[in-house]
Amino acid sequence: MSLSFNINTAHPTPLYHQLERAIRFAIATGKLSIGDQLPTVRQLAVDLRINANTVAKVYAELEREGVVQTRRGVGTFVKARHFEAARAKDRDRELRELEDRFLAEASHLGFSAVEAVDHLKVRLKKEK
Amino acid sequence: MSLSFNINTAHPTPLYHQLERAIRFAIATGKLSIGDQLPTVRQLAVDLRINANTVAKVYAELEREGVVQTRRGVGTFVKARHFEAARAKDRDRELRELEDRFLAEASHLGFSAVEAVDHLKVRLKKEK
DNA sequence: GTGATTGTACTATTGCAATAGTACAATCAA
DNA sequence: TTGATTGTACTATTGCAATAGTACAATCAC
Repeated sequence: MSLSFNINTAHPTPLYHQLERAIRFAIATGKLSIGDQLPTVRQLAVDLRINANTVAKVYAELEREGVVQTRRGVGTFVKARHFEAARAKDRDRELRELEDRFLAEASHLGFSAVEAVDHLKVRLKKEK
Repeated sequence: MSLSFNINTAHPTPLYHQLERAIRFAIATGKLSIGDQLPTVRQLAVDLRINANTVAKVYAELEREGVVQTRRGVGTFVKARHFEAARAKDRDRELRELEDRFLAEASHLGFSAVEAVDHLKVRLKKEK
């Protein structure tokens, strides 16, 4: 696995914000551990097919907030920190956004929120 | 309650997109029912402290997609779903795909399917 | 019919996201 | 020391989001 970071250039949310969230998540969910090196600015830009400046902007912001530590000429690394507190909150916030998107799209198909959730519940029971 | 729609001008996501999702969400969760009138373009702009053109853009887009119906000089209303005509099988298949994606992404965040659905259920109850 | 209300349609402007390109600085291996 | 790698720092450009302002069109109450 090569840390895809799942960003979407078609989505109206700014790329820098999508990427920042994706990286925070990778850390929060343990895909990236303390001390791990992130892809280089240039490499990640190539992988995600976005501009290197956008990646650099994200790394700089995460550095500013103490999430990562960059060593010029060496690379960018996940900084040792107390994520445990922020972890649950971040995951919850992300889950909520997933839920909102799911409900909005289900509504677009003509399903109410209750209908969609019930449908999901039934599926889980059947497939258990 | 006056349909606050919870948008955030500080958030990098475009306002038009936040508002569109908020309205879809209000419909999906039953805060807005079929036939209900939405705030007028100008009124909502005042309430949310955003530009009327931004609101108009969202209403126009929702109109284009059949979510609301606007009657010039009268107002904008939640439209009776035109999806009902769509074949139940297609809708069901689409819903399943949405569900699969939702569960996959939730699991990616470290939530089990049951946890995600339970979380959703609780949210719907609280926000009703 | 009149006037108020509501949605629609423009123009113009500002600011930021994203891109492209280039150059420079720090680190490390050989 | 040299060269490759990595992050940093610029300039310039394009496109869209958002705003401000104005004018017009359709509907309804009176």
